[in-house]
Amino acid sequence: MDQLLHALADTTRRDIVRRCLTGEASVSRLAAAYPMSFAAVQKHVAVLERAGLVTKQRSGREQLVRTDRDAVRRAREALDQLEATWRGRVDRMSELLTETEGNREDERDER
Amino acid sequence: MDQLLHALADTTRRDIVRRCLTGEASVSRLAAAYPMSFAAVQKHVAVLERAGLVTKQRSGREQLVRTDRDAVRRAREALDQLEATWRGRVDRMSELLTETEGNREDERDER
DNA sequence: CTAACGTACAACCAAATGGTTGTAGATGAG
DNA sequence: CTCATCTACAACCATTTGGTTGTACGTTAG
Repeated sequence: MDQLLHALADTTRRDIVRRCLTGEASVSRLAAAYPMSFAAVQKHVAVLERAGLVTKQRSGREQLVRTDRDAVRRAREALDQLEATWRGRVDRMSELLTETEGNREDERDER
Repeated sequence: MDQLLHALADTTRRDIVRRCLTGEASVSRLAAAYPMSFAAVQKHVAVLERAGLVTKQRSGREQLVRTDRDAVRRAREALDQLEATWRGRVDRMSELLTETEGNREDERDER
């Protein structure tokens, strides 16, 4: 979750995700589109890859970057759930929540 | 947007947001709930505050932290729109998108 | 008033980020 | 084969991050 949100917290990376949704692009083609070095774009792609948002697939000497639509969906669902937690539906889920995300052992201090 | 996502890309901070949705808590009370120093929690709150997710309100000698539910809603909407952009609805919005988020002057290189 | 509490902020530190350049390995074109 | 292209990766650098401790200040309790 941390990784996912961090990956999305960068304009260039969000733009790469958007670009690679409609037709994959090679890393060098991507790099040409941004005012930074090839290596820098390579790193951004690596961050997205680690977060599971894109995949790379070799094709000849090019490496095609493709956004994983399922990952995008999963990302959205995760965010939805986060927001659901935050809005009214905290009710009895607090307990569940405690086990998943906020598993601080000193939860008793809450109120 | 960068700021918002970055603020959310940390377990402790998300937990603070969650905690401060149901009844505000003083910074020191929050600090007591995490295995880190008071100052560290203070910094996390500052990050959330800069991102507009929480507000602080002095009450006596305590500073009460309260999650801004509107901000949370706006955050969600922003994420929804991001996802909407990513999913099918890119159609004719590409142009609009270009002006807002992906305003790279070399957009012509895209295809 | 004095002591304790809650907060703010500066200084410092290690590690991570986001960028650079340079070098080297595959692969395709001619 | 040779050369240009695409990629990978290491080394380096400045800045930010996430944490620490220490100090100072305002406020409330006794």
